[in-house]
Amino acid sequence: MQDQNISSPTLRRLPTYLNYLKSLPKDHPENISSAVIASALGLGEVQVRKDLACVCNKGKPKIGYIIKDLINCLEEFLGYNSTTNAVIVGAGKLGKALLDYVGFENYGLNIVAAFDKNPALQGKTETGKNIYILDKFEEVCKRLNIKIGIITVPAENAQEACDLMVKNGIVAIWNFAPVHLKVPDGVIIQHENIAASLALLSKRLPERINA
Amino acid sequence: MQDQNISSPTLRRLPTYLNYLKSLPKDHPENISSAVIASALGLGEVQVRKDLACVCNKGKPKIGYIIKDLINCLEEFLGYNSTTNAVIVGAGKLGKALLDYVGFENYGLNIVAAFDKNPALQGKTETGKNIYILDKFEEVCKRLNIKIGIITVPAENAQEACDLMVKNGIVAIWNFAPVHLKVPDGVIIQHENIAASLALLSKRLPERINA
DNA sequence: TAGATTGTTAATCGATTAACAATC
DNA sequence: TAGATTGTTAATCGATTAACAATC
Repeated sequence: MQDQNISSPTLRRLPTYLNYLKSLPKDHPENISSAVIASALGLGEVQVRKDLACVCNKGKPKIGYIIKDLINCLEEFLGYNSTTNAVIVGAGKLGKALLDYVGFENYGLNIVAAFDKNPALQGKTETGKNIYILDKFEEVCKRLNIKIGIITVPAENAQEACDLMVKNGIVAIWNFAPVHLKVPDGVIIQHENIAASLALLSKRLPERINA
Repeated sequence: MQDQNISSPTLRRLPTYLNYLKSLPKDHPENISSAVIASALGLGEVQVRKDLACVCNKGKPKIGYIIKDLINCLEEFLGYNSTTNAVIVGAGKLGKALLDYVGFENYGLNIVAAFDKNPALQGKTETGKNIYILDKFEEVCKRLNIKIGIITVPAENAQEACDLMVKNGIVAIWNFAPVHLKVPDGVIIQHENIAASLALLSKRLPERINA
């Protein structure tokens, strides 16, 4: 267990387990079996056991897993207990929405500020976060030792934003622009592809439904 | 070709090809090879050919593919040329952001309105879209024959919203709430899992980076 | 024709599922 | 002990990659 190389499908399911376990009523018995988790989430029970084995203490035959322990180790593993700073480049609608979204704190992500080329966007958001002009990017990143960047600029400016991030020591980029970004080895990109999700949704429709 | 059962990974890549092809400069030759596409997007060239073969006319040896044709058939296949109506349940920040996001029109999705339990949210958004009280849900869905629903309510209300959608004939649900939804056979769910993306991003980091 | 580039067939790789022995 | 539930080993399934014949 604690295998360094957990597969992407497993990694994607871990937050789902955590959400489910946290949603259980308080009067639920303190233990739970893989079969119950599996059926609630529409997964296979062996899959649940294998996924949990990557991250958590062993379950016990006949008893299953202690819910409290599972929650703890999932949160620990996913880094929800500690906080990582991040910055946004692109303070349009999406950028601002992410900047002001308080839910990220539960996921261990603290977005400290956003940056935009457009000086008119400078100022503070509803929740008091700063929007700076892009010129300040280097200074803020260096000062706060930022390692995670979020790109919410239009597609045509995304590579440019990405290069700026890489130049300033950012090693993980969450890209909301619909383009493939080129980065040097060692920098990782997570592409948030809303068009792809939509494609998946509408193509899996029983028949095409057009208005 | 035109295989009815295109795999999810392929389906997810199709919008990427389309974006890339559309981003090519106007003075680009009218044809392009799978090798060029592959290297631009960081994919294998056989993969590109196989993906395109699912959807498009054949390429020609020595010449490759005609860009204009590829764009046309990808748009056609992905349904970007026709429009499907959808509704949102949950008019909080995320719901409103999606409702006002004009980019969906390029993807063939027309969000006609949002609904919320809270009567105080009734009215029109910046872009003139309607937010109705949830009581109006049935009437609007029936009248416009809505088949796609988007859920942006808090986790604890998501199943309820989902049930309401199913009851009113919605057959495809795009779920932004972090819960697994139970639906009858024939209804499809596309789960937009932001926590999962974040998990993937931070776990793939070379070392854990905490501030 | 010769060469580039395609589509296809076979091999590999990785994830899921099934079977089952271990154990509380 | 008997039974429930686990972790593990082997089998299956599906996607990617490699090899290669087809063809403009």
